[in-house]
Amino acid sequence: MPTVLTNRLLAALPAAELKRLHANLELVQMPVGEVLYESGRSLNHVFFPTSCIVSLLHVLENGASSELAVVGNDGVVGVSIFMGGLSTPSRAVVQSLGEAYRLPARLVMEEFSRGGAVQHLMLRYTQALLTQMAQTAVCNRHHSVDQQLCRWLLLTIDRLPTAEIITTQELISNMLGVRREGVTEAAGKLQKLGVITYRRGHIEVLDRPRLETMSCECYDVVRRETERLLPVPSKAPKAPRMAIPVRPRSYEQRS
Amino acid sequence: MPTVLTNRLLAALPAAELKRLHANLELVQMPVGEVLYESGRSLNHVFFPTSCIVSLLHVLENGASSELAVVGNDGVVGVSIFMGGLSTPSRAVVQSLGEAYRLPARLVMEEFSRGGAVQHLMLRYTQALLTQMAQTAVCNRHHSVDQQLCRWLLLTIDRLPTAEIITTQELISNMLGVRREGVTEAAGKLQKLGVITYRRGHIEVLDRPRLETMSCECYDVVRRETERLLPVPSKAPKAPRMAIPVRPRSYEQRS
DNA sequence: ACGGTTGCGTGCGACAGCGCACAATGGGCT
DNA sequence: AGCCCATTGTGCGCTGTCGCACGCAACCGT
Repeated sequence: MPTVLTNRLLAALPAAELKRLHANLELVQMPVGEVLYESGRSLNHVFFPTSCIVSLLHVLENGASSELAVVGNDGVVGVSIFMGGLSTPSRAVVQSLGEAYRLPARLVMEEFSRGGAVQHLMLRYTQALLTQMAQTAVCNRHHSVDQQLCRWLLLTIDRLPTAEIITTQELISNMLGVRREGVTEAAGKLQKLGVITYRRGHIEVLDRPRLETMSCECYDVVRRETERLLPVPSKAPKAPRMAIPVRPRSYEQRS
Repeated sequence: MPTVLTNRLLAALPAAELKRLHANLELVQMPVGEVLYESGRSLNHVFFPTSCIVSLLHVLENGASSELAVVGNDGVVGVSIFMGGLSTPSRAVVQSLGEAYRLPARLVMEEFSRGGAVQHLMLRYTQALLTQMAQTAVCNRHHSVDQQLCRWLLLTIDRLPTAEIITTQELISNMLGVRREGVTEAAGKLQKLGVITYRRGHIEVLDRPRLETMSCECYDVVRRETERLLPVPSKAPKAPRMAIPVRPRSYEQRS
C-alpha cells in the first residue's frame, strides 16, 4: 500500500505541512504514455509520483525530441506552477506505469506562498531539476549513445523497485533523441557483455556496478548533486516500497 | 550613465522594493573571461548585468563544455542563491565586457524570503532560464553547427547595444561545444552570404532578418517564452542605453 | 618598421550517427 | 495452434563533425 511518504519530497515535509496537504492529495493511476502536460498548455495539478516514472521531454517543431529529466518518487512534476509560469514549452509523459498523488494547482500555489517548508523544498527540488537538465544538455552534445543508454538505464532503475524496465527500444530512442537502431546496437553490446538482458519490451539490468562504470559521468554528477540538495530522509525508502503489480495487458496502453 | 533600470529585472520591480535594494546595489566592471562562479563553489553575490553578457556553462570532467544559457540586461546571474542550493555544478563566465550591479547573497535571500515582488520576479526569471536551458539541450542534439551559430549570434546581439560582437571563433566554439574549425566554416558561409562580416576578434551582423531565418527555431522559442514570462517593462529599454566604451586592450584579458 | 603572437583558413582521414529498407522473430490474440 | 503485428536485427551508403596538422595573415607591442 503506497502512502504519501513513498514520495520523498512529501516525506521530507514537516508533519504540520503534510497534514494540511494530506486531505487534498489524491492517489491516481498513471498509465504508460499518459501526457501530464503538453507544451504551452496550462497545468491543473502537480504530481508527486510514488511508483510511476515521468519523463520531461522537449519537442521540436519537426517532432524530434529529447528527454531533459526523469522524475520518480524523488520529485514532483509541474514546477512551473509555483514558479509562476503556469505552463512550459515542455511535455511530461508517463514512462513507467504506477501511481502518483496529485494536488490541484491552486492549493499548491497557496501552500507555496506561505513561504515555509513547502516553498523551500520545492525550490530546492527545482534546482536539482535544473542540474539534471544542464547535465543532460552537455551529455547530449558530448557523449556517445552507448554511454547515454547506460545513464538512462541507471536513472530509470533508481526509480523502480526492481531492475526490470518495461519499455521498448523505440521509446528509449525517443527519450535519448537518437535512432531506434542506435539503441538496438548499444543494447546489443550491453547484453553481449552480460550487463543487461532483454526480450521484447523488457530490459533487465544484471550487473549494475558494471553499468555505472560504462556510463558517462553525468549519471553520478546528477545523483550526487540531488543528494546534496535533497538528502534522503530516513522516514522514506529510497525506492518505492511495493513492487509494481504486474499487469501485462496495460503496458501497451497509450492514451 | 547606466542606472539600475538598465537591468530589466530591476526595472520591473515596484518602487518600494527597488528603493530598499538600491543602497546595496554596487556597480562593478565585468572584464571578459571573469568567472563569476565556479562549479560547486559557493556564491557570494548575485549579478544584475546592465551592459555585460554572462554565459552559463556546464563543464565536463574532460574539459569539454557547452553553454546552457546567456544572461544579459534581461536577467540575473546566481539563481541558485535564492533557490536554496547556494552553488551549482555550472560555471558563469563574462562573455562580453561591461558592467553589472551586484548584491550580496545574504541580502538577496532576505529580500527573497519576504515573498513579495522580488520573489515572484526571480522565480519567473528562473523559469525563463529553465526554458532556455531546455531548448539548448534539444538544440545540442538535433541542430547543425550552422544553425546553432545563428542562434548564438542572435542571442548575443539581443543583449548588446550594437550588432558588433567582440569575441573569437575559438570562444564561440567553446560556448557551442563544437570544434573551432566548425565555427570557422559556419561563419565563412554566413560571410559569403553577406549575413555577417568579421575580422580577427570581431563579428558584425549585417542582415539580422536573414540570420533569423537561417537559425533554428530555438532562438525564437526562447525569445517568445521569455517575453511571455517577463514582458518588457516600458520604463526600461530593451537593449542597454549606452554603447560600450571601446577599450581594445582589455578584450584580451582573461582572469 | 618589424617580429611574434594570436586568430583564422584549409585539407586531410576517421568515424559516429543518420535514414532507409527489409528480414526475422517473439508473443499476444482469436 | 496458428496468425499477425509490434519489436528487434542487420546491412547498406551518406553526411556532419571530429582530431590533427599545417599555412597564412592580422594585429599588437616595441
